[in-house]
Amino acid sequence: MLDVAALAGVGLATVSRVVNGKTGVSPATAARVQAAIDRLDYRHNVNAATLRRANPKTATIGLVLEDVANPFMSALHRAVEDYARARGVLVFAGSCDEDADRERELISEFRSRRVDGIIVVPAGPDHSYLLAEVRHGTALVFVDRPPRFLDADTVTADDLGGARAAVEHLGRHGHRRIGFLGADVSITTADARLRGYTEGLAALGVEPDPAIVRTGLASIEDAEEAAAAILRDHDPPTALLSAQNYFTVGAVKALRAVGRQREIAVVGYDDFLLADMLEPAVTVIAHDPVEIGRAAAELLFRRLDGASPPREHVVLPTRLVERGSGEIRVRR
Amino acid sequence: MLDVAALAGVGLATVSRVVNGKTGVSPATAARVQAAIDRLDYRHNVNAATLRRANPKTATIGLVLEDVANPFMSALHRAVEDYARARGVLVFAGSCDEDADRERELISEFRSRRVDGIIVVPAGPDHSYLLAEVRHGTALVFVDRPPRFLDADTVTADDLGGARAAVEHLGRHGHRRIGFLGADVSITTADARLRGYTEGLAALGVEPDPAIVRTGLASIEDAEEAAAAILRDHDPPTALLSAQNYFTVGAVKALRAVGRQREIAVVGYDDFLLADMLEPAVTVIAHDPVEIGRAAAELLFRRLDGASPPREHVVLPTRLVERGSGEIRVRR
DNA sequence: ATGAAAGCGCTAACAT
DNA sequence: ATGTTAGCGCTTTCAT
Repeated sequence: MLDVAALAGVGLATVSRVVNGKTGVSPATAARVQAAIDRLDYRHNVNAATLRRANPKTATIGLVLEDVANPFMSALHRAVEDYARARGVLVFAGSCDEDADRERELISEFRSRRVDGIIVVPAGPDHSYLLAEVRHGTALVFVDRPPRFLDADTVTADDLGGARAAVEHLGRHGHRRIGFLGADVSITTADARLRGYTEGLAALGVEPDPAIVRTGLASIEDAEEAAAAILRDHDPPTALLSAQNYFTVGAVKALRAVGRQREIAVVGYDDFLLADMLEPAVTVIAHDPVEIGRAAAELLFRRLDGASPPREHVVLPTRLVERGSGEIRVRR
Repeated sequence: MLDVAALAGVGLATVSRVVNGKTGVSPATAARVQAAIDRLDYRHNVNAATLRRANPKTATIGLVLEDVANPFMSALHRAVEDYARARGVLVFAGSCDEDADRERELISEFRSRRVDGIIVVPAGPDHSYLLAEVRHGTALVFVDRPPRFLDADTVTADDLGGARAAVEHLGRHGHRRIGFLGADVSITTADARLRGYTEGLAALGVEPDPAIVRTGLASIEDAEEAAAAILRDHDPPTALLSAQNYFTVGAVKALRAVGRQREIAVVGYDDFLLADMLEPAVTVIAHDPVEIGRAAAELLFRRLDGASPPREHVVLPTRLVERGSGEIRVRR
């Protein structure tokens, strides 16, 4: 910047004014400065600027996802990016793979880079460690799952209601023996979906049977194995509820492997690309990652813009998308 | 940091030494400093540190993708993240949607944040604007597609060879009239795949027919429409080569819509989740996004670590995955 | 409208 | 082993 000032034959402050688009510079000098900037290929150093600015924003936010490559998460990522981009804000993205340590690590790195705000799909069992950060002024929004031991803005889906609706839907098609495939119940959404499943069964007057309930799954392969095991039960289920996009893929694979995909009903949590192209097409409980991401970004930027409304807990509805696999009737 | 120093009763430099894990601090003082850090919830400001450091690295890289939500791109993203994470480096990610302006804009923002390096899936037609940046010391790697008017490290796949192999494969199953669905040919990979298609046809002694070649596609919907149109040709193709993951989905949809998915062969470029679960399962030219991302990160970090080897142009092989749709024989 | 100078949080000499 | 001080690239008073 000093070089630019020298070349343009002006003071440092004037260059700063031009770079920041401030008023109080004559068009003539502004043009001279701009010419020097172009000629020297000068690039403003936002990090240095932030250091001294009255409003010390870095125009940067951090995004902690379960996995940037998971289609649900990456769709959410894109929604956040679009919202941020419209404000000239850049986003750091990171995956924590349901690992609480990695979550803390990522957020710690974000803090070191002085991000203005953080959107996080939480993995950890305790978020009280973020209290100081919130007090320090970093905006924080939890998505998909609420934080624990911390009050913060959240955007979640009605997991319990969605899972219950799925079970009720299966019940209407005659099913009473319904298997469940879920993630570790330490994950809030996994727990809520399991509870929704249980509630749904209760509404049908059915006791859950641990023999056909599998939790703690983490991959397509896990789910495929679990589904296969459940199907080998001496009293196998007539329907499956899978509580996450990848698990549904695993469940369908397992059913195909034994050629029973047209006999055993499946409802999956999360919609996914090509769900409508499988045979039978897969009925899902859909919640829109784009909508969730947009809502989260909206909350985040509201606080970044200085508003301090009371904590908000947005709960987005889920939607049952009937495609076939969930409408398979029980065999008599 | 000043507060920490005061609370610990030491000098500023000592705190800096502790924070940066440098030697020359007695265990006792180090412990006192650490205690003060914890108590004050002090967080090191990397941006400020970078400003004065001899080696002015921000431990940050930028990643420009076509779309963070595209499965191919997000898998690549994850591979880069994993590599970076092992080095304690954070990654900015951004989507440019094949828009050259957006590419420049993103890279410009990255520069302002003083990223150490940039990995880019290029969209623009001219990358000479990055020359100054490279000379300035920013490491730069192009992925999936080479830059134009700039010499830089690249990691690409053998697009031409892959497309040609696909056509030859279809040829071996009796096909001579093969339709093509591709993106805008201003995109290097799209052009290479089209040329591979043409070369493959030439090897079969066939002239390409513009009536069944569609380029300039950008979405599943585009591809579905284009495929449907091609199928309505007075002399419709007996096989389709789709040159990108989303286009293959569109092609399959179009074939299903007219119930001809078991008559007309399809080979898709890019593998995708569930390709093996469709009926028929989809034969693809696969190139591994994880491998591409890893290779790109490797090149990038080699330069970040100070090595200045000659520019490298890694070309990864593609692999034909036979699943059924590409092995449908021509009807007699 | 413009410039000089102080200072943001930190690191890197140079002291001691 | 530890403290002092200059200065990184910038913004912000405060002058003029």
